[in-house]
Amino acid sequence: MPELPEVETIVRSLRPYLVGQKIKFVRLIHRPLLRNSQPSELRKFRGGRVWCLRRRGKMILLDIEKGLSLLFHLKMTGCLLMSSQKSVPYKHTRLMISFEDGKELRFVDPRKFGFVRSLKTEGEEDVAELRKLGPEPLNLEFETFARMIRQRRGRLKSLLVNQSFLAGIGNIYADEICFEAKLHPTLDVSQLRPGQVRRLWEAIRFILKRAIVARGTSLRNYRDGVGQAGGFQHFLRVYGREGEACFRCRAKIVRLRLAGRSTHFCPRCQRQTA
DNA sequence: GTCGATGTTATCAA
DNA sequence: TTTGATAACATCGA
Repeated sequence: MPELPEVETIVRSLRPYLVGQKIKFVRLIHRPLLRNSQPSELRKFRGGRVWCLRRRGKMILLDIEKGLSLLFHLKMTGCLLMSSQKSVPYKHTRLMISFEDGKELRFVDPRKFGFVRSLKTEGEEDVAELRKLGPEPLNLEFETFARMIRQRRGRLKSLLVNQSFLAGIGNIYADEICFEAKLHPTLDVSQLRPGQVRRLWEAIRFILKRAIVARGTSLRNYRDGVGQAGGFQHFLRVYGREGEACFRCRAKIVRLRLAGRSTHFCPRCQRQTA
């Protein structure tokens, strides 16, 4: 579910509620959520004051003043929701963090793919999930991007969703970025001309920024930190539009399966050999 | 009831 | 290095 724009929206919507709040306790409801880390780690967060909430790729970091952090990955269906301690938790609630003001942050994840782990704030580089992430696509100079892509080969879309290349792009936005750049998703990136690399870099920024402004894409489960749906589903130009007319040229949008993922593109605007 | 699909990604084999 | 298949799991819609 949540890619960079959704995770960014979640973080922004939660920040006003969380920063400065003091944690009363952390309740783990679904042990496997922690994967290999120990439930006892969570006790250290008791009494901690939230210093900062931030995003890295599709992950969320909650730092407390003691120098500890919680790392959340929402995977397909995870949600982080601000609630009242008095409200009845949703069915698939896996973890709850209660605060002194009576509020509670709840991790809800029907499919159980998501995870939470604790770490030392300064030890981010020791955490494999964070260490292997590529740069943030919105903080990336064109020259750096061009250099990175020159060292790669393989299909354009596969590279876009590769988190060690760029952090945060997933299936929906990869399709939208390829359409915006007028590039076929299966193009070999080593064959891209300089002008195409430029267009790609611009499309990445354009799509991600617009999606953040629209507060993410809500197709099914996705909600921000206060339960509000996003609006970018109204701006999707290829994703989920198989058989419908391309907004640019009226050709029918095609769907194919790339590495197990649905991939949508316009066969006329996005030529194999641009 | 069954089947196939879903926004993620680790892992394995080729 | 890259790719495709598979698995983790629950839900929804045809």
